[in-house]
Amino acid sequence: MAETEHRPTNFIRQIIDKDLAAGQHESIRTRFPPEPNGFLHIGHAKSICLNFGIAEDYQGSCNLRFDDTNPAKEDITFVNSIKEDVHWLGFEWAGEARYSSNYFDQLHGFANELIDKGLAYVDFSAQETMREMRGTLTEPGKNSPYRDTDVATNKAEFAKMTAGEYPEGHCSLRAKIDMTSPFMCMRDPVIYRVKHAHHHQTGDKWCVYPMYDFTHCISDALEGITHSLCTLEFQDNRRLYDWVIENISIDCTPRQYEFSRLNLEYTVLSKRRLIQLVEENYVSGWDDPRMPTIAGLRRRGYTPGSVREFCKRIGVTKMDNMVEMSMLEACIREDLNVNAPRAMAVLNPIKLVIENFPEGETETLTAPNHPNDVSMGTRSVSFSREVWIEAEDFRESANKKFKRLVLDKEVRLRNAYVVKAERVEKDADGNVTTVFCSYDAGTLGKDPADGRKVKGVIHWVDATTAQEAEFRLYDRLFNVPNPAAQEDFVDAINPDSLTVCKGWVEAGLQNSSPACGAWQFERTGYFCLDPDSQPDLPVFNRTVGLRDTWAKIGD
RNA sequence: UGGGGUAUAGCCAAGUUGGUAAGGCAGCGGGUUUUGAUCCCGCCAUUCGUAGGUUCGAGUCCUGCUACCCCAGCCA
Repeated sequence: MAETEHRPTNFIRQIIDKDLAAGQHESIRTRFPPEPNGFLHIGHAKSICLNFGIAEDYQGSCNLRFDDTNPAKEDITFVNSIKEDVHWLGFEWAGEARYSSNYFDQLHGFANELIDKGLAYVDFSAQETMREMRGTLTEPGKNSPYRDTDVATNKAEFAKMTAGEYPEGHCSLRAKIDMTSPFMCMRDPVIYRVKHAHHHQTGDKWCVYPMYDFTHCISDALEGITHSLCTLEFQDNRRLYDWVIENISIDCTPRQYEFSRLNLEYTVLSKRRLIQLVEENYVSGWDDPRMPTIAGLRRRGYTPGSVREFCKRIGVTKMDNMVEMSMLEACIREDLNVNAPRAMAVLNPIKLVIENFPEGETETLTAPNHPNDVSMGTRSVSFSREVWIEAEDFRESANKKFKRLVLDKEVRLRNAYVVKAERVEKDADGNVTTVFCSYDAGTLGKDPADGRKVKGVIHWVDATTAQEAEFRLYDRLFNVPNPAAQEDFVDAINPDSLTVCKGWVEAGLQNSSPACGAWQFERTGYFCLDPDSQPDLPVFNRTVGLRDTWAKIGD
């Protein structure tokens, strides 16, 4: 799609501009560092666009690094999905994908260096005790009795930890910093813990694993990252990040900068909650079209360009934010409006019988694939005595605001003739099932010869050739703007977030596969084919509806 | 007075040697239209959390308040 032209400007790019002007770097290197413990979501897309976008614009590079220091929560299926999603968004990482676990040997060496310098010690305190001695937000912590263990003993104990001689939770390696620091993360943080777990990359080689704060800064330094971008909740951690870099022998000083994470109305973007939605079957999976995951958006019909454009429009700042869903929807509509070929589909059909059209005959009409773009060509659409129309496009009586088919009134069938409703047939419940009408044969491609004005236009599908189809219509997953603020967010799940209906589409539609992956079903919205489709029953997901001022007016 | 952050329209967000409030989304008018779509035109902050101060002049500088977010995992 045509993304907005100018480079984004934000405080991080301004910092980079200054650093470059000051000659601090030869080139810029960033990294996108997901933990492979879930699928990527739109919030990650913001980070991806930021990191890879900066690398592109500054002719630098961006690494993909899996922050895999907690084997208990991680899995190879997540690393695969993450690679796929980053590629889908249109980005290419520098070289091979990296893993924090690539650096376990070096990390272990740096841990020993800290021990040698008297800056780390093995603590055998119970976790409970450790927590109590850490103090509180307003009270300083107390030193552990193990804090002054001599270097030789610490070396030996860390070696025993590493050798698997201690069970999980029995001890940990702590950095010796300051138990009275106002930064909780500086009160002798644990940097290595015992974990007898199989790791998806390193197998059973290790039974001690480094903690995030110790790993991330070193990994950045080892990769020569110049600007390490993360979200706001790591602002305090920056002090520890810098402390580690300053206290080990490494000749690279990456700098961490924090930006605010994305919050989107009517959905949740925390890994914990998304995992719960999947595991407790509130949705069909990580790629459920209602999910804010990249996989979900993809299946829903969002294009990579529309997601990138969204990330550009929301910007990058340090302000807490809650972005309206309309911002995202505007991006996909803007893309699909110019790129999606038009077609006709009837989602809630009733029959329209054109009584003065010869029985058994079929006429082939020509319809443009895009009203504003002749280069998209035309297609043939069959027309016969019986067609399907939308139930909501007919009323027995209505005021002038209703610009559709009304008994004794005329309306234009899109790309076809003007018809006039004559009478109806109803079922036992009184619902109209068939409308009988007459058509004006002289109105194909032109207005009525006598100058009559016909305001309304409705879409239709020829009943003799129509392809039956299933339509999945999505609504917001939650009933409240900020479900995360709820006592229990699942209570706010919208029970009507998915509506399935069966109707008709133009014959052969599912074989036309447009480049953008989507069609606009005129007057109803943008749709894409779902993988659940069968040859005899295509399934269409409604990505987003058209802007609908009529719906706002109501009636 | 634990510490770290952030406050510009309904939402996102420009604004950086102080010079008289960009843009987008949403909304509201009007025009075009065989999609109540698109497209086009117009409107939408005398005011920047708040109270003072400095200044010819303050969203930008100073001081005091207030609100909200983050931190007490051997998670990231």
